[in-house]
Amino acid sequence: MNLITRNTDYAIRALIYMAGAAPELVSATDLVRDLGLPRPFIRKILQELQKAGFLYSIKGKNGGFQLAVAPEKLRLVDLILLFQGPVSMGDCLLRKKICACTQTCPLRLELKKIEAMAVAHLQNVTVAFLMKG
Amino acid sequence: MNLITRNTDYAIRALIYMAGAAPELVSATDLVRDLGLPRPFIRKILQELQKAGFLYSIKGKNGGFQLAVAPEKLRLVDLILLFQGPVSMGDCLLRKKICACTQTCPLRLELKKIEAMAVAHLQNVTVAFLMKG
DNA sequence: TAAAATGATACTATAATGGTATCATTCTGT
DNA sequence: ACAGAATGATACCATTATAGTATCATTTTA
Ligand code: FES
Ligand code: FES
Repeated sequence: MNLITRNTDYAIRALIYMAGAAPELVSATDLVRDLGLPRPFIRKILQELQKAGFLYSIKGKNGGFQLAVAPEKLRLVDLILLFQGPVSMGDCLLRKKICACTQTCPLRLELKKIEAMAVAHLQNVTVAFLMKG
Repeated sequence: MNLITRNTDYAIRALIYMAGAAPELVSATDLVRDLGLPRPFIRKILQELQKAGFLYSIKGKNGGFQLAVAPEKLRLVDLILLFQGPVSMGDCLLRKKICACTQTCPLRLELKKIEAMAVAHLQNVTVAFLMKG
């Protein structure tokens, strides 16, 4: 069980790379060369990041991407949201129709606590933070 | 992204039910009737719980299962371990061969912190605890 | 001895993840 | 003008994990 999936992971690497390269444009080609990521996959990821407003893109020859958000404001939790959906570790699995007891079920309560801790922690993890390490 | 999967979830429900029914034996038939779980699936789960030493089983007509461990010692984290493998949210996804930087990578460090918090919390969640709620 | 239970094991279906592949469009340098 | 290098949009495919089913053998009791 992994907290982040590959697209999220690759997105982070790409964003850190771009933050370091700023204000230069970074192309998919650059990322493939320097980070060794599979080209079509990282292309798709970049397009999703652009659509979501995290990247500014310039088309055509010598084009590429730039961060559209300051590294301090680029939170891991938002990337997870984009690529994996909302962080919710405590959904009831018993029935599709949500259990009447969801609010009181002690198991869900505990799982929700863990979820809350995780999200709180993730709020502090930004691209800027990860660059320091 | 869910912290626990269905087999873990069903296992917990079954164990709570058994704890409540003790010292009576509980059969798969009972669980299907009272908890509405799919029969072949819960059967498999019960067999895994028995193999792992969480249940004591009696074969033959009027047979069934009993807890082999006190409810206070039956921890959710151990069930997760059994059905989902070790809780490890921060494995490096970049390469199969573990990154040289795993120990210093700031991203892994943060994910491992979250993992540690989650595990610590899960240690306190036992079948006995869940019965109170 | 039939019925009801578990033990063991193999198989299947669905969904999520992790990608590829293609074509259209845009921009730049020559 | 135009070739080449880049992104945009979209459809498709492969692998893995999850969530189950199905079957037959064995044990026990009424
Ligand atoms: S059984 Fe649905 S929330 Fe507890
Ligand atoms: S890149 Fe492998 S641990 Fe950070």
